[in-house]
Amino acid sequence: MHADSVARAEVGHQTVTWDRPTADCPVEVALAAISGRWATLVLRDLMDGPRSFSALRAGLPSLSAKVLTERLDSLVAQGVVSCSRSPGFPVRTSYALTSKGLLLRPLLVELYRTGEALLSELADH
Amino acid sequence: MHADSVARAEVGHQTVTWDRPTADCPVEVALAAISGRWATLVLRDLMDGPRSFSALRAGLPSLSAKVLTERLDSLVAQGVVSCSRSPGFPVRTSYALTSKGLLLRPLLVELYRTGEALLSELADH
DNA sequence: CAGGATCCTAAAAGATACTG
DNA sequence: CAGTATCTTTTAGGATCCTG
Repeated sequence: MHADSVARAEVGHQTVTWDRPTADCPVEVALAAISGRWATLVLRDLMDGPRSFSALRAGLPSLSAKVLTERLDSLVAQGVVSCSRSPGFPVRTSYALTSKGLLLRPLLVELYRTGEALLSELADH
Repeated sequence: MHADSVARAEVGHQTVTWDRPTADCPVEVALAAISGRWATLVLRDLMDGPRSFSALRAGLPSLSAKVLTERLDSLVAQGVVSCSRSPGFPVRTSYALTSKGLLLRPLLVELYRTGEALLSELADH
């Protein structure tokens, strides 16, 4: 559906007739992974390798435990991040990108690239 | 700053020490343009060429005038969309992408591409 | 250590009615 | 036509305290 969207954007055709974001639209799917405050930062940290809950918190001091949990739960639910907990006590967790999660890297790079371009482009004309 | 972020993600280095999304971070800048419900859909429509307020509404039936106005105001404020109003009555508007706005096209394409990849990737492993 | 449980505030979205 | 104004609902985010 949004397939046609982009095709439309690229080619100029117009064949679709849908009117709202749906969960099955690729654009919405990708957006879901990077949306929410701190999401891109958490992902960036995980791009470097597995991280524990505390390590992630340490890297993002102003992020509360609750929000980090929400973000991670969401990423895990989307299958882009996996979580393993060590047995024993105290518990240790290790969050890591899954193969799906690695697919997000080019998007993050493009996000950065586009942001830079926007910043260097003089306002309008 | 997020420059180092992506560098970090790409190279594995770690040199930055910031903890929250800031307005001057390229990633946040790019994200601002595509965030908000309907934002990508409005942008997609504009990728085909200038559109009037009503034309945009017609394309996105379940989007209220209020939200469309908010979205457009935001895009105009960010300098990615421009608005011109015809003199006389009844007023006619024409929203169009600026040169900055066109910079978003590759991002939208990448967003779509990544979403597709996520959808076709089997969950985890 | 790694969260869960609550409560609260704020921002975003939606519905409806109205105006220049 | 192209919005504005208002109000209500929904959702996200944050603060604090508590637990396996």
